[in-house]
Amino acid sequence: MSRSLIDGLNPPQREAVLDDSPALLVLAGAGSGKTRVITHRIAHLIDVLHVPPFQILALTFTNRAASEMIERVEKLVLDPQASDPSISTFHSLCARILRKYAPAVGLSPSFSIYDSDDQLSLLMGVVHELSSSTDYERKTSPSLTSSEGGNKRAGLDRNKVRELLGELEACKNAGINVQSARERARGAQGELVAEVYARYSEALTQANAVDFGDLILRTTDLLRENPRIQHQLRDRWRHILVDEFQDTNPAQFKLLSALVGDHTERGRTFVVVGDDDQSIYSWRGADVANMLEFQEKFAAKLIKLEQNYRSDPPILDIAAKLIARNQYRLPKTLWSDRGEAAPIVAKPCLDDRGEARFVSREIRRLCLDQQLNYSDFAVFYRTNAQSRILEEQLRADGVPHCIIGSVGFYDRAEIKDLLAYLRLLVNPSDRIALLRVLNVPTRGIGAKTLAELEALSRPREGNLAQTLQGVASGALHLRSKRALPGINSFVALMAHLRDRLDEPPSQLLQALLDETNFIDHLENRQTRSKDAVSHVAELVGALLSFESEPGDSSLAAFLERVTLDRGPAVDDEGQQATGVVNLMTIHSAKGLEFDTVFVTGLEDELLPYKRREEEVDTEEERRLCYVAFTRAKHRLFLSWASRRQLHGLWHRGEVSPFLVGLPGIGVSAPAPRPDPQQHRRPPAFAPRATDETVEPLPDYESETQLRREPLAEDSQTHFGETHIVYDEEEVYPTGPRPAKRNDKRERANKELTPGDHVTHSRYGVGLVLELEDRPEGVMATVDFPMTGHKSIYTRFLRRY
DNA sequence: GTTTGTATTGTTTTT
DNA sequence: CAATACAAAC
Repeated sequence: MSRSLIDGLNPPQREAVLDDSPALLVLAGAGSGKTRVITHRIAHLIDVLHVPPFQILALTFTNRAASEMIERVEKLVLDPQASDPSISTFHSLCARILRKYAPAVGLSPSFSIYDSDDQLSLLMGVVHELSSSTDYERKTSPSLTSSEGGNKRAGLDRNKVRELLGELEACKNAGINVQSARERARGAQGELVAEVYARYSEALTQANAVDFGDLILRTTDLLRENPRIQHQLRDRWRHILVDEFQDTNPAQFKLLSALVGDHTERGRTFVVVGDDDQSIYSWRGADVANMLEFQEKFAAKLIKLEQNYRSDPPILDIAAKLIARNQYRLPKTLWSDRGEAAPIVAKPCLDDRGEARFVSREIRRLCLDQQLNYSDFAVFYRTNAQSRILEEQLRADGVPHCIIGSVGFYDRAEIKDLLAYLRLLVNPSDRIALLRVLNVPTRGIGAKTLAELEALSRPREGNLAQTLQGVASGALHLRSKRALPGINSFVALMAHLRDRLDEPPSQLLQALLDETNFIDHLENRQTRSKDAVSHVAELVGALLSFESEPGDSSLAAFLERVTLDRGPAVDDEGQQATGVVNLMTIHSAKGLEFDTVFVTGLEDELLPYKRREEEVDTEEERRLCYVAFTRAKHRLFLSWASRRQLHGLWHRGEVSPFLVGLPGIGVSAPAPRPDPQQHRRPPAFAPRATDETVEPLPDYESETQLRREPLAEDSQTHFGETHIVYDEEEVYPTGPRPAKRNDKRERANKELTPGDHVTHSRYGVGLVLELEDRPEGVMATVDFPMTGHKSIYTRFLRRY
């Protein structure tokens, strides 16, 4: 039994699985079987050492990594009876602990978790209050309100508050709670930050809410301040494993320390696995020093995994050459004994659209030639904004794909409104949620009324909900009666819905929609997109599918999932489809691997990302690039564009310095250029990303010298000749700018008929079989070659 | 108090 | 090109 578990492992891997020292640091290079070691170790603990699974705790950073680990452990463990070990992210674990022991930290178990938007709203309120209270006015005013620009109202500058929030976050990442912030506050600014921090935390508690940082921080405090609870938890988790340890920040390190205690007791183990070369979260306070500190603090044994099993030699080679340029590394050498391999492709493109077309084309070509599945491909980019054009192209070409971690759905206003309602139902103290929905749909409760309500709540510890109730019951009075009906109906609505809290969440949402006439409200507002109604339908669908999942299907659980795991957003048809190309940022690619990888946007100032006059952390950016390269097993495509539209503006792009001089791709340093020019829009006569952009398909190997730029293919589009056109309007009188919006709408509304070919973002190209009118839209039955028959609203389809 | 139109302004990366 | 913020009209 134990034989089969360790048979396929190399000696250091085996050692890492079997080792029983109290503390172990596994320094694991990319693709060296890191996850394998963790999962096998868990299985070994359970199957061979007969450790009860509930005594095992494995921590990861992303939900994606957690669920993958769960899956792999389930496959490995022999005993089907074995209950599940705890495998989760730091944040979910803390949420779980805090819910259980909420009263000990002054919360109720139904606390809300605030995302960064909620944080900002809350902090705005806090700062506002702080600066209007006389004793702080002098101190806060100069630093918190914008002094320049008399056109701004003399209020708070959003950016200043955002900056401040950043400082609070930094504290939280460093594991500094309010108390220690106060103690270490230096200077006027420091004291101000500490003061704001304190008030912000109070406001959070009053709203019965925590933010992401609090999840870690307050759990740590809980353990420190309650020895009984600490012992309880220490007794429970006797074997702790941490993945991607290089990305822990001091707060998380402190939490782990509190959870582990001193390691004198026999039969306990603490294993962390990490790779300093893949540390890409320093902006979130992650510190590679943690790895060294771990070794020191827990007198940990060190095992190195240096054999790479993932990537073909050229890929490993180029990655190694790249990362070797970093100065700050722990010594290690990755090697591989793999044989044959495809060459790496380096592709300069004219513009971002051309790049997208290149990616899409190559994927389609490889699918045919190499018999690859769509899910063998991944496309990476540095910033989320880059995904759009890739998405468009893939969609247009009928390549089924999926954007991982795309923001989208839960960020839409109408969805946020509804979620705020649901949150408020679960947690009546949730001030931010209350403020968000109080006047949605409009109930005649405007700024004036709100101000008065706030004033009324001051003597009641600022509890707005209570004040509302008071006004509704007649105990409190407003100067004007105008808002009264609105307040009454709101209070009644909430009371009624709370009575139904034990019903399935989807029914509750439905009731909410009915009683607020929410759909009418959406339809009456022209400013909202026409899709708003369908988004609401999607939310209902998401709740329904959540209810059908095993496990806790309470509303509270749903809300927690939505904030803590924005990952696989609800898609049009509910289920996560397989067999699709994955698009994602490099950050979210960490820990994953793919047969074929496209790393796009390899441009100076985009991959070593530079913004404004801020300094670039070149080493971290290079690690990011390293992570991207090392995800690839067999094929690696590197591409960059000479011209890219970033936010309505065109930017020149030069190849990333990271690529210069790497073996096998022949990228030499580009000639120095005059100052980069920005243009309002592309030269009018430049073929805007027509097929000529990448056509004819070049043989890539010969296309590698940058000097012979792709721009030369079409001298008209050469920047040197066109940048004189600064203002298109003057040269080309304002013609009727084709109403793009109408175009789009028209296309969307264009009637489909059975027999038409359509594309769907997830399922690719399919044949329309029949159409049916439904209240929410036209439902089509489509035959997809990969997936089979599907019923899909036509708004999710595009004519092919 | 609410809606509508326009001006400005900005964009790393994630739990 | 957004999304959002603010000013002016309803």
